[in-house]
Amino acid sequence: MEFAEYLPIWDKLTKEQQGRIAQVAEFRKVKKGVHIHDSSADCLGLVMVKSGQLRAYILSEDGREITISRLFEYDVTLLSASCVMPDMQFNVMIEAEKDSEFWSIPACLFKNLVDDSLAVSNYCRSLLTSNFSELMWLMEQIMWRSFDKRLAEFLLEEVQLEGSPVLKITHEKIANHMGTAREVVTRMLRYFQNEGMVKLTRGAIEITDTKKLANL
Amino acid sequence: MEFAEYLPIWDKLTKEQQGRIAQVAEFRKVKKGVHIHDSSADCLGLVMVKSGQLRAYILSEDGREITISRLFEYDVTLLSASCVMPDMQFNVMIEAEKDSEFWSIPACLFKNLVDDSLAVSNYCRSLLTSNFSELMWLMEQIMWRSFDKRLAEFLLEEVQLEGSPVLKITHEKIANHMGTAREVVTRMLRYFQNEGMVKLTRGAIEITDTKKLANL
DNA sequence: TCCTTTTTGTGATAAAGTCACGGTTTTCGA
DNA sequence: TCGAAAACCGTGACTTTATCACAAAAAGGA
Repeated sequence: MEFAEYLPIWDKLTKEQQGRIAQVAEFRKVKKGVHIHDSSADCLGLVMVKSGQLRAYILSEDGREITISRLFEYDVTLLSASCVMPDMQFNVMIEAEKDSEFWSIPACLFKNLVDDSLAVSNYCRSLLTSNFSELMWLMEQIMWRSFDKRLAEFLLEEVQLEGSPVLKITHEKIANHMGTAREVVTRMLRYFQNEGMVKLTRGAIEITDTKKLANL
Repeated sequence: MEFAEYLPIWDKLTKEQQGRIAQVAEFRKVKKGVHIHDSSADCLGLVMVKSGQLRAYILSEDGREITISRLFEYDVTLLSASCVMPDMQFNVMIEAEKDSEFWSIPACLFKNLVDDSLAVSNYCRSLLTSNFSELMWLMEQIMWRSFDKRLAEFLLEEVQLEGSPVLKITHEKIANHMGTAREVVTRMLRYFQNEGMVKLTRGAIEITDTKKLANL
């Protein structure tokens, strides 16, 4: 199975379990911007990312968003399996931030595995724990860090990710990622520009003074 | 074992496992206000509440707090075991909101059980999942509900819990619970009072118009 | 009683979010 | 290739929430 290396516990499954997974696992390629999961509608189950970049986010009634988790190559998530977790009472959406490839294992099958296999159960625990921990971290950020610091951190992260100081991203996308309003992002970026830390053009942000940004 | 009925998976353990737990489980009675767990110092492990009420909260560097989970009779939590979960990188504190009684099972022992027993592992998963779900819910509240609504909801919850429309609680405690500043609570309560929904006295809040509060 | 601690009140200011626009650039189809 | 529509950004006015500084009132203990 090609995806075996993407599923850390593959080796701990029986041949029969491996076979069952192999039969139903689904591979998909999606373009940037495609909306691949909505917990109330399509329930993907477990997702393994082969390439690209996904983001899991929640949505408010009036359409505001905030990213709760970003997924990269080799990442595995169960956020897309909330439909079979009776204890999970919230709506997570997942979309592609870049052209991406991933496998999914239907939730119902995975649920059976979890109930039967200690290795799988422990693995799920570790996935959940790290989701929980990340969410906790996000919570602390939101509660106790001022917006300028959060935005600066985000920009620097993006520079790392993209490997370039010129970020092709709109203010609105940033706002949706961070759970705030577009105007707030615009104004703060404008402030950063006045301070000489970035240079703004339509659809792009060039980071010109990394150190000064990092000092926030 | 007296606590057997407080640990849902007791029956699924072997006699030997039960014995090990029974030997090391610790029973404690604490007074209201007592600080029973600090993830960087005393690590309690798994906690089962026999009576009373506990709260788990996080702390910012400058001393602000927010409650992330409340625990009542028959509740079990692993938040107090973060010390042995390598994936958990945050500090949770637990304190008694009322005089309380609880058992604790040291984290290290429980960790072994989890690694050995499918039942225990699955049980932990369900605990984690529900913590995660609650945290998600809290996040949505913080992000997308205005403070008046959140405060109203809190007051009504308290009335339910206490079984009385007169709440003995200070503005500061409410602020710490909700993750905001004391003045903010004071002002909003004052507004509620002007609208005839509550009556304020030192150290107490009387809810006088439940319906109007619920309408928010 | 008097002194200390706890609790609450409040004005001034700052930060962040909301609302309502308007202007520019880009895109896309006729 | 032209024009309309969509996407993106800028900004002023206002509201909500948080912060800071200080003070008054109530409770409690020596």
